[in-house]
Amino acid sequence: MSSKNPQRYNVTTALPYANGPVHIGHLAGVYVPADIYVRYLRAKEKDVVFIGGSDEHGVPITISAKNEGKTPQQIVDRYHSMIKDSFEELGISFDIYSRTSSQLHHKTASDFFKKLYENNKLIEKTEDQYYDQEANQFLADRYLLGTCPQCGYEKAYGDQCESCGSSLSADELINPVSKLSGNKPVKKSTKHWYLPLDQYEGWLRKWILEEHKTDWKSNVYGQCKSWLDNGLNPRAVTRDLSWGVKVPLEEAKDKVLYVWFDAPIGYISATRELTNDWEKYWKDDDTKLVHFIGKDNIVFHCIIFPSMLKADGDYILPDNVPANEFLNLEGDKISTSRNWAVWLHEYLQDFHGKQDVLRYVLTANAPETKDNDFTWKDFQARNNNELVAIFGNFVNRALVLTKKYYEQQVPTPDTLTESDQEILQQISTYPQSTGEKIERYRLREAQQEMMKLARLGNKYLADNEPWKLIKTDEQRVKSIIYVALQIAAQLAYVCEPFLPFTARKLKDMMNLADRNWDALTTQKLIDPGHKINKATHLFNPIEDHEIQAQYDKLAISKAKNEEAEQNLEPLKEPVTYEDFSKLDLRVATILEAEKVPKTGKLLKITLDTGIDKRTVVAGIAKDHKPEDLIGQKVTIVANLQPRKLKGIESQGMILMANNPDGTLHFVSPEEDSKNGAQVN
RNA sequence: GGCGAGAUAGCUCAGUAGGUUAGAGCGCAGCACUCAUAAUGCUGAGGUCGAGGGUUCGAAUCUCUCUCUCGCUACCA
Repeated sequence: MSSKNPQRYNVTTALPYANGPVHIGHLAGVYVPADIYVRYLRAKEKDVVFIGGSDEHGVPITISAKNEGKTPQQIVDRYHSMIKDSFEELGISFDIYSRTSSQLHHKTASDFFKKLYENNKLIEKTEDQYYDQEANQFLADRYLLGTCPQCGYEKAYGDQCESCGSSLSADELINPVSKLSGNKPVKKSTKHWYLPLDQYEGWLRKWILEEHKTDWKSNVYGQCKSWLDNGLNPRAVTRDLSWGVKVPLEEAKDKVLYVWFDAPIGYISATRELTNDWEKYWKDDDTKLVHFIGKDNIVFHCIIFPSMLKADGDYILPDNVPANEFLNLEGDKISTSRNWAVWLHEYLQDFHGKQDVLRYVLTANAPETKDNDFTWKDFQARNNNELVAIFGNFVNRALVLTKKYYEQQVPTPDTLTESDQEILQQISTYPQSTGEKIERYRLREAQQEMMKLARLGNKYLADNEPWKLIKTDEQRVKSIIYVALQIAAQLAYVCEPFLPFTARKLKDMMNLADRNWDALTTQKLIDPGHKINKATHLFNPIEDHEIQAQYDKLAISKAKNEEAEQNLEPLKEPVTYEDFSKLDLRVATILEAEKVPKTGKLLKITLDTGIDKRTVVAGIAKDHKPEDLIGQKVTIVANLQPRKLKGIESQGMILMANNPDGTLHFVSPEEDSKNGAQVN
């Protein structure tokens, strides 16, 4: 139901999680594209609100707080202001950048819940759940260990026994123990509310799979289809936690809304904070709602949030969700924990005044259809070869010539030649051709279109050679400079969504007033006699040493990561010698190895232990090929209770060193150690 | 293993109602020019369109199988 010409727009951006700063991956996928889109709409004088904010709830923030000995509020305060400031400095032109810890958000989210509750849109389930009195919290199934009632295995999880494969409920476990504290948990009854997503399946299928088959991106559509085909289940909207939006029910004082439920409501709260007229942006059919997000958020914005809005009944649904893929950095996945990222706040310090360069590079290389790679070398090349050499250079040429020949005044053209008129005609089409691409969310192409205009300018000057004609035909030169200045003026307007700082500078240099995008189709953007200001360079070359400094920075991260690998996992509790001596560790040699069918990582391995030949199943196929393993000496736990995996009985466990990068390596005895030798 | 997305020039990417010599930008080579931050313009080289079958008069484009990358998920750790 894409209305071609809506009255107004509501553009939201994924709320960054306030547990760390923002990096180029976030920018390329979400904020820069959204900002381009919004600036374009504003240039067309459309009624638009551009919404952002920090997502400040959820368990990871409470963990960070605990680790640093601070309150969750202190953590989110720090990152919220950091994120907000750096967005502003980059020119991400939010109408409001709010936060989910605000009072208004708490009220909005809890009202939202309440309405669903009162209209019986939620399912209630009361269950006795295990509660850890020391850790002071309810225990999810996976945080419970106990004895399996089926096979007697002592370390079955609350939801499943990994030994015999039978699925369990936490209640069936014999002698359950909390994985958090090791204590015996107590039973406590707790009630939770669920959004019955399964009830929305038919409606979602029609809405997405039929009505948005052609206008949504294929990655978005495919993800949704996958989820819908797998079937949807009711999803709990409340949790037994303290950090978050309190559930507005007398009987649920100690519960909060699950973060996935409260976060998207943050869009609504932020709009509400922005304007008393907020409802027309959320409840009027003539509003076009667009969510800019990364691909990790597709299911929330295409399935869950729309179901929430539908459940409420008063809200409009997103017209499009142009989710982007991911951006890599120098060939490796961006990672906050490994500090493998270009942080926005650091970029702004290192490359002061070069906001537009980053915006340009991230747009040129935006992961619109597949994951892309950001490299500093590419960053430098695009700045030097495109922004400086093509864009900046053309503008400089046109303005310098104007200064040289006409004392900074736009000359009155002589009779315009046919080719002049053709050029003027051409430049008048750029706003529309660029705009069409923006409206289809093809921002990479749109930006290229803008650059074509600069190329056109360079070519026009080269073809007409005013520096030669000035000696022989002064009248003709007036026309040429006049036309060149029209191109430069158009460039100033058309580049605004992509390069707002540059647009400002260029407009100031040329003394241009702001203009409606749709009025740019005129062939005269700047009048004869119009005085322009002194030209300064719009862009400057980036030197090799500046790029090298960034590579050095990354190298430090890499080195630190390797160092950190030494002490990643904290030491476990001390054990007695008796505890240790219960283990029977032995040397063994791999005789045979083959993949277990229908699994990703499992290998069935036959071992010579000196005492016997036995079979173990090991989850190491990701790092080791079966054929390479024959003859490999290994250390095994020989007296581990056998357990069945995929129908094969595994009689022991091969010891593997688990590197922080997730790769597994054999703990291999020296070659001359004998099979069956005890390890102690 | 299941599901989804992707694999096109050295690099980053376009390219579907299947149709003559597969495109752009950057990089590279040569030429021209000097107003401009040695910038610009022109010309050119460079591709078995991931591999292999199939449908078709004809496939980058439709279909099947396979390989690799990314994500979700399962199993595993």
